[in-house]
Amino acid sequence: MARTQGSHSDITGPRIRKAALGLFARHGYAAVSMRQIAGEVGVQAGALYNYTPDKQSLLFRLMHEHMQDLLTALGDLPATESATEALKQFVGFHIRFHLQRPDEVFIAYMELRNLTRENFAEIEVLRRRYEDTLETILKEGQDARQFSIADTKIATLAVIAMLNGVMTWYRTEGRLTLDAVEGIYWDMVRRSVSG
Amino acid sequence: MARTQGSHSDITGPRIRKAALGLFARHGYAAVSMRQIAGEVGVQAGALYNYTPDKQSLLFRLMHEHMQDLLTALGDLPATESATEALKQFVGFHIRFHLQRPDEVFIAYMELRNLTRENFAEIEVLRRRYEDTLETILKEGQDARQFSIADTKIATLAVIAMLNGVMTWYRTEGRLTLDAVEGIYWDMVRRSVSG
DNA sequence: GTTCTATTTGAACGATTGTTCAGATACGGT
DNA sequence: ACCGTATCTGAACAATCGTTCAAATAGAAC
Repeated sequence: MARTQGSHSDITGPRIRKAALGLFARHGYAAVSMRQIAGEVGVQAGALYNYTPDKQSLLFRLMHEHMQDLLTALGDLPATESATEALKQFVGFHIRFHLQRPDEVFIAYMELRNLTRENFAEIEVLRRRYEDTLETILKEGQDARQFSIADTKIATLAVIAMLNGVMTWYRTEGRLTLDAVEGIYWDMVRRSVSG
Repeated sequence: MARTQGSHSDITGPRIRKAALGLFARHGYAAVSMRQIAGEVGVQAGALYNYTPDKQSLLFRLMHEHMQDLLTALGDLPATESATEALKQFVGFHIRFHLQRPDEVFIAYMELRNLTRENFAEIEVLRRRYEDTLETILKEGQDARQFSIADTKIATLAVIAMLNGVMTWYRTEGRLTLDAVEGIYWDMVRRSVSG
């Protein structure tokens, strides 16, 4: 029978992923060794293989879980009455969600090239799904004449790129509150899609 | 006496940097070995050390030369009469310059963490200088009441982030011409900083 | 054609890589 | 108290890493 108490299995697994997350984010997947991860957990390198078949799967799982969480949280947003409102909600959600998980976000787009082709394709599907949500909002706003957008596909990517920029500089202890940042970005996004 | 003809020195050096550039961009600095670079040049790994003291210097030189080129080209732009015109020029310049050098650009901001502290600090100075040029434009436009910006520092980073997004999707053989892309982005940037 | 030297080779270095696995360990169930 | 097994250790594997260097090579100068 599987142990239900006292087992290290339920503890070591998450700790390994947490350590890998931090190390991958800080030094990059290729620059981090399994021994470094093990060292951070306080375990020998061999023990990691009770929790992951290999290093690649460790990276993939981190990215996959992150994308799943992102899409789930996005789906949990309340319905809105107008595209403008939906866009505002999206901007706020994107900023807050991503600032809460800087390591996951960093990895999710810096380490794409270190995924195998199959794993990459799987992540790409999820990423595309997220982008499509935004593009749908922009299209609906365009149809309802709330927005004035030359190319919704480009606008989608431009907005996301702009919002992602926040992670390169935002620090909790900085001069701006999260609400202020959200307000400033919403202003810029709103104007960039309005006539 | 130094050889002036037939010497491989003047040829091998640039070829090494070109090979390293492509490989670093595609696979990442940490994932590329000196032997891979040498192989692409058609030379043994030991020969690389006639042209670079070590792998780190190879990366640093690529990034440093790129930043120097960027700042030089930026400085060569003609003077403008208004901040709006200056911003338009900046947007066009940024898009064109970066799309011409996808590998350099990719490395310049993906491999920052693989620089030693000293090398990182040196690149950071150049990057900051580039950003300051944009922020100055935004400030002047703000003072002249051409722009309406809540926070010029954030706006600077947001605009650059947005423009950088173009490199993740633009392909020469795609449906949009460079001029069209430039126009679309200029539209979005202009509106995002206007009242 | 000989000399000189810039350039490259090819082997070697110690260190580190991801991964495997037999044996030690420690805990839950009985 | 003993058993069974989930978990971990610690050593080993072959491969590869960045770097060094004596020896080989090849082109320029005379």
